[in-house]
Amino acid sequence: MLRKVKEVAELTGISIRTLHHYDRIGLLSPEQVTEAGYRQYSDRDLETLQQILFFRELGFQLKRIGEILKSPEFDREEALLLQREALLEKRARLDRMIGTLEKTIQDAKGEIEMTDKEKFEGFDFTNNPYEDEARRRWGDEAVDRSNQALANMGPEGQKQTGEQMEALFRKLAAMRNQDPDSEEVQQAIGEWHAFLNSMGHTYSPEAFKGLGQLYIQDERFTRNMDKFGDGFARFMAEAMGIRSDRLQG
Amino acid sequence: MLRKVKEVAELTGISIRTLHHYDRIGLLSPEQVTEAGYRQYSDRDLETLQQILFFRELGFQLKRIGEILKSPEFDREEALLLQREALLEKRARLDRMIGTLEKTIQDAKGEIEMTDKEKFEGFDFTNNPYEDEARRRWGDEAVDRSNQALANMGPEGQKQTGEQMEALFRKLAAMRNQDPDSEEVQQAIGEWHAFLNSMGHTYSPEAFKGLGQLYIQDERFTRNMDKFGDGFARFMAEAMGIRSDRLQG
DNA sequence: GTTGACCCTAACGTAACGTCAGACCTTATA
DNA sequence: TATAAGGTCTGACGTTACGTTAGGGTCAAC
Repeated sequence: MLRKVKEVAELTGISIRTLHHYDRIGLLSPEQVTEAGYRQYSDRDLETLQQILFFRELGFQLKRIGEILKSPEFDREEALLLQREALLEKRARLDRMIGTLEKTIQDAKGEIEMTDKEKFEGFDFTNNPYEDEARRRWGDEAVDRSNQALANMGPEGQKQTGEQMEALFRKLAAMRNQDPDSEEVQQAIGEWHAFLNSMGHTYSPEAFKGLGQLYIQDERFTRNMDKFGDGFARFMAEAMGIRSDRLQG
Repeated sequence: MLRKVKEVAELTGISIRTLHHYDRIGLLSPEQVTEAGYRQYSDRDLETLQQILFFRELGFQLKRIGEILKSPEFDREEALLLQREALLEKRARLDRMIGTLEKTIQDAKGEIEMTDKEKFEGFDFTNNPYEDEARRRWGDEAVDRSNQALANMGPEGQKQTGEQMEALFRKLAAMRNQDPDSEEVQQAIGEWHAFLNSMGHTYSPEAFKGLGQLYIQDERFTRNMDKFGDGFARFMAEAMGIRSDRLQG
């Protein structure tokens, strides 16, 4: 089912301009566009939009939201759980503020005395606390750089890159029961290495091997990779290790 | 007790730049400034700042906050009570969002089904709901215009105007036991009328009388006026009515 | 009397849209 | 089938609430 801007705006309570804006900055581009250029939002788009709004409510910048959503480690279910935690924390903060307010009311009536510090409890919101957690989960500097490279190529390039990557993964996944040391596999892994390098990463052999290890050490990576096929993460880790060793002699 | 910017910033959790900003736009100017231009915030300033932060938390624009704080009908205790209501409502909204999130988590697992509308419950935040209430309390168009006039004259002018108004009120309050029909009182009321007109109001005799009625019909006005002396509001209403009648008759 | 922590203004930058303007698209109805 | 009403598009400039240097004065301590 496809929806036009107005419908989405009414459904979600955000403005049409906001949808335009999110499209422009590449945060949420509708899955389809008509001949005439009318945006058509799919159900998947709505899901993404919901994610965006949750993150926005938590005080994330749109740029950061985009990075998170596009991060290879991103996992929707995990995000939802983390967001729940964060929202609960936000509610706790709000409760502290309400407490402060109630104390202030009594203070104004002269019923109690408040210290200056107490008068501002709950306000301290120093550069959102959830960011730390989010960074731990979905973004270290390496990922940031990768996203930077993606961002630099604009929306069209991004889409292409994403497709390219997926195609490569599918190709590799199809080989996951072969010997990772075989020429065919090593050839494909070379392509993967080249692809990463082309994105501005410049992975040294060691780093390339390390990345492979990450695929099996970090279960979030593992889960995501294994969507391409059971044991794909492990297969990649092995193949990447072999390539690294070969390159280093 | 006077505090420098850094201290205030640390106490409240807002940045120094924000304090500078609030000073610049005339939202919160420190009660004192040293020779060298160092800002010195008093306890009263902190109280005001707390008010500002509460309103800000509720999504008010700084400009609007300034208008409210400077509105003649503004009453701190009442504001605190209203803010409590608003914060509770905000928490309720947050609860709805958390509910939505939890449902979404179950939906993602396939445990339940959600309608599209449900997926966005709690987000709808159409131009803050508290504004309505605040407008009912502290600002109709007339007040807005008055504040507009005030704003137009810049911070220095504002201060002067405020002082001028206070001086006039004190003068009138001192006469509140005299006959409102007396020449002395009518003379002073004339000054008050002229003062209002000079602020861009152009009060017709009827409007001037109406304003006087407002002083006794709206208890918030009454309370504020009576701070200048018991029965001051009523006295003003009578004197203003008499002036109006004289002008028309 | 100089160092380091703190303060100032001025001015430009940024994020996330709001708000037109001018033009094209779609659809219900006469 | 024409046409009016309502939706949508892309610029492009405006706005709010600060962040971020840059360049320079102030104050207390050693």
